[in-house]
Amino acid sequence: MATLKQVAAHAEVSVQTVSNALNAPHRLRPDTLQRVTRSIELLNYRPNRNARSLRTSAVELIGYCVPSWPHGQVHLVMDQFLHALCTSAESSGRHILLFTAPVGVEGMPVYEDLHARRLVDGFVLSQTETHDPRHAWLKEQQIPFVSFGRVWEESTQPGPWVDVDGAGGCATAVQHLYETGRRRIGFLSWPRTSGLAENRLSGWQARCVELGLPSHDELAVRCRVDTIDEGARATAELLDADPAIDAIVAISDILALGALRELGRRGLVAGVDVAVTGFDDSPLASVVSPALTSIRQPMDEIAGELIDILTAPDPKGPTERLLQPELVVRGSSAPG
Amino acid sequence: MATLKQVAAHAEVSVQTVSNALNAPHRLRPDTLQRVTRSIELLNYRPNRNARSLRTSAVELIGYCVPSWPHGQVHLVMDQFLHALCTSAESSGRHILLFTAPVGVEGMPVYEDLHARRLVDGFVLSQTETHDPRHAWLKEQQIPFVSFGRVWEESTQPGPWVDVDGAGGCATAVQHLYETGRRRIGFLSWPRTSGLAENRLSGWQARCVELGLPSHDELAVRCRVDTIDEGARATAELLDADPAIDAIVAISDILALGALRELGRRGLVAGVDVAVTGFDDSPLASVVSPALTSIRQPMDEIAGELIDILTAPDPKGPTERLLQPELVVRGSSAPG
DNA sequence: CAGGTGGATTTGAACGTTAAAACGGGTGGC
DNA sequence: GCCACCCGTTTTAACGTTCAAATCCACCTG
Repeated sequence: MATLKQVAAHAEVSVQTVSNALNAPHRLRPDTLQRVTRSIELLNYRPNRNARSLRTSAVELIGYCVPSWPHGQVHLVMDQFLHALCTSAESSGRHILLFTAPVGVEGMPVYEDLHARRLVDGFVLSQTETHDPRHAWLKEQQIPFVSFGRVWEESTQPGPWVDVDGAGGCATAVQHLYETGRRRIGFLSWPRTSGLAENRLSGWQARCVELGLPSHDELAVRCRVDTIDEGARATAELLDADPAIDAIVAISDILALGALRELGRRGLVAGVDVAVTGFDDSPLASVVSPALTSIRQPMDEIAGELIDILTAPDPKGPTERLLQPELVVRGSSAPG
Repeated sequence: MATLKQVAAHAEVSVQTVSNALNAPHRLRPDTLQRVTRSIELLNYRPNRNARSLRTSAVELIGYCVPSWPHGQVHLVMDQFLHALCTSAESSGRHILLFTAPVGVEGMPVYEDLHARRLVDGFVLSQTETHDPRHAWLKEQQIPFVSFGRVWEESTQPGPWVDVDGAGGCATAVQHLYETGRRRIGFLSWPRTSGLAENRLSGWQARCVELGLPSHDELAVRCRVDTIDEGARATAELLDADPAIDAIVAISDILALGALRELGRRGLVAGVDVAVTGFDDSPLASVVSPALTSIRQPMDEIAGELIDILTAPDPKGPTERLLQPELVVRGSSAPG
């Protein structure tokens, strides 16, 4: 494996000149640059990342904790997110390093260790929980990070974040349902302890109020876990309490799938009798029948912003970005 | 951030002694070891991985190419796999580095580059395709790797691999269905070009033959893609051709989900009228209703073997391991 | 007591790179 | 003709670690 020294010998220049050819080519005279470049190609030279990192003390690696899920829960868009994150990182010459850690503050020693041993420059957090303790901890330790998702604290959130406007997304869904003739729209949510869920619910409620549609408490059912069964159960509860419901906005694709199942069980046609929308536009949304209308999070954009913020030389620009999701309309809300 | 030198000064020993305290503690006199250890803890010293890697030329990082999926297809167990892989890697002091690359031989320069720049020691391949060209290429370049999944070539497979006995798994499913009274078992497969699919199908066929059950061509339907819709369509085809079918072995959970849907549409009760089994025991399997009997791949074991083989000092042990999957019986094949 | 033995520790060098300073030759100003 | 300056290049010195060889020292042996 060729080293700088060998390239330098071959091109008959000093080692530093070869280094400059790669890192600051404008400093070389054009003919020297060309000679060095030729030698580099001839010897198939690749800079040794470890040596470089040792010298510059920057590893160009970003840590990401691979989430472990409670039994029975799926993260249907994790592969999309990871792919987008990788791609973004690569476009700035960086890579993603995976690791596992206990959830919450228990896992922080792992983060600290990875940073202290210089395995990573910083972290991308996701699966941000309400009152997630990681953010404050990392900020305290001055370890660079950026979060996908807000902490939902009353006070200011520690550290930079990127998030999707869940409230706006749900409002858009309500608007779409209204425009296609729906007038009694239920909402399938998660427990009240989830800031994410409360935010999305608030979007549903606000738009219902704006449009003069009912949005009382009985129209919003909370599911204990994010499973198809719970979605079906909650849908049953919703329909039992109010048979006039003609649309359901679900906070996740999984719950929406449960809604579809329950509708089918009752002999109701999804998209005709009752419209249904999900959230995340997971791959499943487009392969069930009727295909599921869903709110798509712009993964590429999210990943791009995350990497941008994390790798910005100094946090001069805005470090809080709220992105707009996109409603993908399919058969479950617009038959024909 | 403390360095070896600072610890050495604090403990009043040489730098090398501190290094030995960490890498070869048996070489130190107990009292010295204790003194050094105390200093290490006091200064909260963590070895700099880059310096270590530079010296030893081993980065303890394993590359994994994050797969990008054709539209509409999900990898429901990817997060399980990644989590298991991370955990295994970590238990040997290593980590997983993610990257993206074009599929097939087009992506090989990316692999080579990562290795040449010493970002990774080697690779774990997955999503192995029939006649996957990556294996031979990496072997040729003498880049360490191990594959999850076989290449399904006629000749010997280049390089070490770990795989799950899909044929055995399907045979077990057939056996289970037979023992619960089923006598006419269909099979939902993928295109004939998939070695993986042919292998699983062969297991179904072989066991059917052994048990004296029918296994003619009409009982095995090939789906073009791995979607719920295709699974439903194929199930319809199966039932139309042979209404006496009382069980369906599907090559994936997604296809099995399609089968469940089609059965429901026809007013048949899954698990009673027709038993259904899937493959992968994805999180969805346990949250649909009836819950899906499925063939579970032992992810932790797979990941363990992969890392074992890849990090073995020299390939003296066996480098081809076929693991047995486990049938997880649920309501879709055993009501009550 | 000289000479050997072996365990514990130190010394010196190297891994491959880059930052910073030094160098040398030309240019232009005064 | 002297100095200041700039440009392209080289020299020097690190970054933090580990390997290999050297040294030290206490103990044993004949």
